[in-house]
Amino acid sequence: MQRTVKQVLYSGDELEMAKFAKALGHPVRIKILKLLESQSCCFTGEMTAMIPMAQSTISQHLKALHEAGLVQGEINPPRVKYCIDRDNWEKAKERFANFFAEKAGPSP
Amino acid sequence: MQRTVKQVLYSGDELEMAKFAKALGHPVRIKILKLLESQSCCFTGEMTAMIPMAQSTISQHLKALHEAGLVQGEINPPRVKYCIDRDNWEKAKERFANFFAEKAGPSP
DNA sequence: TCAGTTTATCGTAAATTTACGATGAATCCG
DNA sequence: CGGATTCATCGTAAATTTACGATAAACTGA
Repeated sequence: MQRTVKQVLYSGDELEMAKFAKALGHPVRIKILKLLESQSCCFTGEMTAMIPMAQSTISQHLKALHEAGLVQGEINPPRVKYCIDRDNWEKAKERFANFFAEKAGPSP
Repeated sequence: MQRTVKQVLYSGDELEMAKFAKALGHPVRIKILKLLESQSCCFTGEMTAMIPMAQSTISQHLKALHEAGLVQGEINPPRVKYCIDRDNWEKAKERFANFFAEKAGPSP
């Protein structure tokens, strides 16, 4: 998509913030994370039961959350137990907190 | 894109979180917001000078941030001065803080 | 009034996202 | 060894996003 030579350079912070934010940028994924948060862990099947979407779609969203690092899956045959990835959860929490911690005063 | 009758229902919280997150889901928009945050306000021209992207693209990203409510623009002919929308900024800050404020213990 | 400046919008192309159903892989249980 | 269960992946279609250049709109100042 980049058609010119000029390239925008992003810091690691910016890229990581965007990565986390992008993963949070769909209401279903928010719902999934809230579910995982509220009951610590969850099998995929429980989610598909609670969210009226095709199982493949839920799986796709879980993959997105996993790739962003917000979620980890533990295979527990024949099921898979998903949990919040606490390390990255904390990291994301801090990133967002820092980001929103305004240094500037009110808008002039 | 929805092809079945079943509809997933989202709470206002979930939709708003997703809306804010989606707006933050691109590194350029993070960069723009950091810019606005650091110097309280900014003319569009200053951004296009600092970010090597087409002016139309920057404008497009500003529109996205505006539509998400994170940014407000004040016409100051012939320029437009953009600022963080402090009200929604606070709202987003709280939403994210609450979201990441885990109630559950560590992953089993 | 007319040229200049600044920004938004239009038109467009390529990439990505989002949804679905169908199929495949892994693992249990009988 | 099957059949059943659970989840991921594939293939696909429609929508959305992201980028660009070109153009339009709004206002200034000469």
